Amino acid sequence: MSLSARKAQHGAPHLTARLRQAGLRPTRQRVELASLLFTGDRHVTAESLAEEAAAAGLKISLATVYNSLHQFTAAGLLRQVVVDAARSYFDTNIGDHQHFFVENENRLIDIPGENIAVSGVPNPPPGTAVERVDVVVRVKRA
Amino acid sequence: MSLSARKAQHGAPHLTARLRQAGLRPTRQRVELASLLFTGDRHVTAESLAEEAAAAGLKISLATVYNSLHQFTAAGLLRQVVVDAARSYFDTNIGDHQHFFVENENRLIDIPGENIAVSGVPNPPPGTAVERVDVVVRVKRA
DNA sequence: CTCATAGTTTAGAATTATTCTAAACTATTG
DNA sequence: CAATAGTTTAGAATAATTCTAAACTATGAG
Repeated sequence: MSLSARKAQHGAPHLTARLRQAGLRPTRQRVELASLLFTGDRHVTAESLAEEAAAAGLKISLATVYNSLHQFTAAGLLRQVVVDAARSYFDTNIGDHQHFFVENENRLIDIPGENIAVSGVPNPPPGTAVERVDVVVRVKRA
Repeated sequence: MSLSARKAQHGAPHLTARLRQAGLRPTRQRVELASLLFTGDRHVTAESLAEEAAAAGLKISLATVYNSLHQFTAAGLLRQVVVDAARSYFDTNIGDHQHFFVENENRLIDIPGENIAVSGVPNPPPGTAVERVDVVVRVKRA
């Protein structure tokens, strides 16, 4: 193993393994972003994650944050949540669940999948197959 | 009534009435956009509606299309549907219903509200009230 | 370990959807 | 018809996101 590879792994062996299993090279930037993201159930935007990284002293360009969020999503490590026309949210909870969206705070809150159910969905249009059923409960703070 | 007001009303008395009831002055642009929109259940984006207006020979700026879509929405004549991070859709069907979204065609299809039901929604976060429950069934053409 | 290479990162430019600005225009009301 | 409040618009501005091409790095072979 090269010195640089050793450096990237340093302090986060399970993260590099997780990235490798997902088919992604464990680069410094991806490992660092993963270390911020995969610490529980989190909702981030590209901007919020980039700020968080900067605040932690990590040197990661905004373009890389965008790239990584999309790569993580394609690899199934993240889920993209469309609730707001203005920006994209990414959720580290990739299990079966839905969301509250607090409209005047731009904040997402998970609803466990066990609780919620959708019934009566008609057959999808001919020639199409269902990918996912998204429920967004839009709430507003009084 | 002025000549110009008469002109705006020409050929669409019920549309001007509908706009007035919604608290919107029936300007030429709004009446014309309304005449394109309120002809059945439709899904449009600002761009698609602007193109349609242009194709019909109507002189309406893109800014006015954006303004009108938002004013119509605020007035309850339209409903905004958030399904795609890239652009906003507006639905002339303001009744209780949900949507299929064909991901690789960027197309919306209504699901009548009678069919579909969501159960098991937990209490909203303290201090918030539910505005609406949106269901998006994401489908893909094979 | 070292090299070659394929994959990755990045600054900055470019793109896209949308909003803003302020000046010209128009519906409404007295 | 005149005054005024509301509306439209071109064009600039903004914001999120993507693109480009050059510099960098992880990886696997030798």
